[in-house]
Amino acid sequence: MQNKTVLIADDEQRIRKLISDFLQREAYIVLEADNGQSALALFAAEKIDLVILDVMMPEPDGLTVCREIRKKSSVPIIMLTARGEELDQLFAFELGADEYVTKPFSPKVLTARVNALFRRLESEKTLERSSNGLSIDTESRLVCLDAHPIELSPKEYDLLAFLFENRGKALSRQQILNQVWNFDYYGDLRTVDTHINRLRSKLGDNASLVQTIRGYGYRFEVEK
Amino acid sequence: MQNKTVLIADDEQRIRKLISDFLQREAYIVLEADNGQSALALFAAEKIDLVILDVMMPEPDGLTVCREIRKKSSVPIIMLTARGEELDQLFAFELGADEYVTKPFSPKVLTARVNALFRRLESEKTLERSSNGLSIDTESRLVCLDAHPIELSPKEYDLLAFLFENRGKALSRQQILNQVWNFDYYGDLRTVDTHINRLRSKLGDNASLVQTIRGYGYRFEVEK
DNA sequence: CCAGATTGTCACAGCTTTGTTACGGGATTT
DNA sequence: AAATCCCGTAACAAAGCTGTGACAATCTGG
Repeated sequence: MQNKTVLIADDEQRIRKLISDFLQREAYIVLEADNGQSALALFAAEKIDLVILDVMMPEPDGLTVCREIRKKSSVPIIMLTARGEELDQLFAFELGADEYVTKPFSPKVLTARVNALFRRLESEKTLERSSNGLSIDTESRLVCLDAHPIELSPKEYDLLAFLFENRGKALSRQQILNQVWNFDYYGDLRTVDTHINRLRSKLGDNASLVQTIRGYGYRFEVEK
Repeated sequence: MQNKTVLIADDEQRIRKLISDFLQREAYIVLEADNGQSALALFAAEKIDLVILDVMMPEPDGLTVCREIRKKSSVPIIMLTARGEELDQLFAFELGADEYVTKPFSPKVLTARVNALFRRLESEKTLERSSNGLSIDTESRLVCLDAHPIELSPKEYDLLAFLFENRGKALSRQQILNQVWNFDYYGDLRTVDTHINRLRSKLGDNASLVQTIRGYGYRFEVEK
């Protein structure tokens, strides 16, 4: 995944730095604007993945900026405001803000929200069309890779489905055996290896989707 | 789950009792300190799960205590302050405080925040992040340094996870051997050194995160 | 500043883990 | 019933990991 770019618009330099420091620590790229005007300019000029807007700002205020951005883009927006400005809050949601954080806030909370927001967007995307080119229809037990159907044996299908269901997680051989085979299956752990091998060969160029975790088991990659 | 221990540091006896009563009602174990000095002493002596610090305190003030604790530990910290000391607030977050509550506050609000804080930590348990740019996702067994994944052998992963879990603590070679290797492992203590060496080289510029404690063992630094 | 102790570094051989392939028995399909 | 497919096991090859020992570098106390 590319590093995401976040635009922070707030007139207080300290607040910007505070947020910026925390987000950079999480490997986000951060751009800063100290008023609505330059925020809009930056947004037009750069590829922005998330906007954090202070409601109270000189020139065009945060709500106006939010409205302007929404005219052109559906980029996620987080609004910041002083506590208790309830009116603003409702207004912001109507304008299409995605999150709403009241000052004073802890930067940890904010970064957590940012992360959660991106995770949410990411998972919505994978549901639409599994981002790694793989789609599994559990009803028809049909598997397609880059729009081409691939033929799998029953065990291969179950194994792939289980891996896919838990993609991103490290799975031990024992876990896999317990879930994909009978729970009380009494056999060789290496059986898993063999089936992984068969799966990989059927995945062709995408064999690397199934990663080996030495000394532990396997993991299905979330992205290609 | 064990009962959590909370350390309250405030010079006003009245405030301490107020918070203490409410927290005890929620089955927390509460320790009290009426100045920064004894707060630090208590923190060093006891296993503390949360610290509540008044900014205005005699001897070392709350901010100083916060900084001191952060040098050694990533324990959650809640700061208390009189309303309107915005400067302190930003300062506190930069120092690594997790929450910020302004006086006067209702004890209900505070206990609610305490509960929420623990819940949040509980849910984020699998993804351990530290302020030094390292993240260990125990679910995927993926380790990232400054957002770049790094490849570790099984032993290296286990070792790093153990060090990280106990970051800030000095760990003897024997302790490390007992925990990371089989408990009854019967081998050379120097084996630890070799693996530390390998870890360090994979940490690249961040090798200094693993500090040598001469005549004893190693310690994983809390901050970079 | 020296001697001894402690730690860093490195290479290597043995070992463990994993990839790969083949095969035979059993199940399923035709 | 024959043919085909699927599955688990075993055997071998390849890759990667690990512990050890030797030597260098560093630290510490005298």
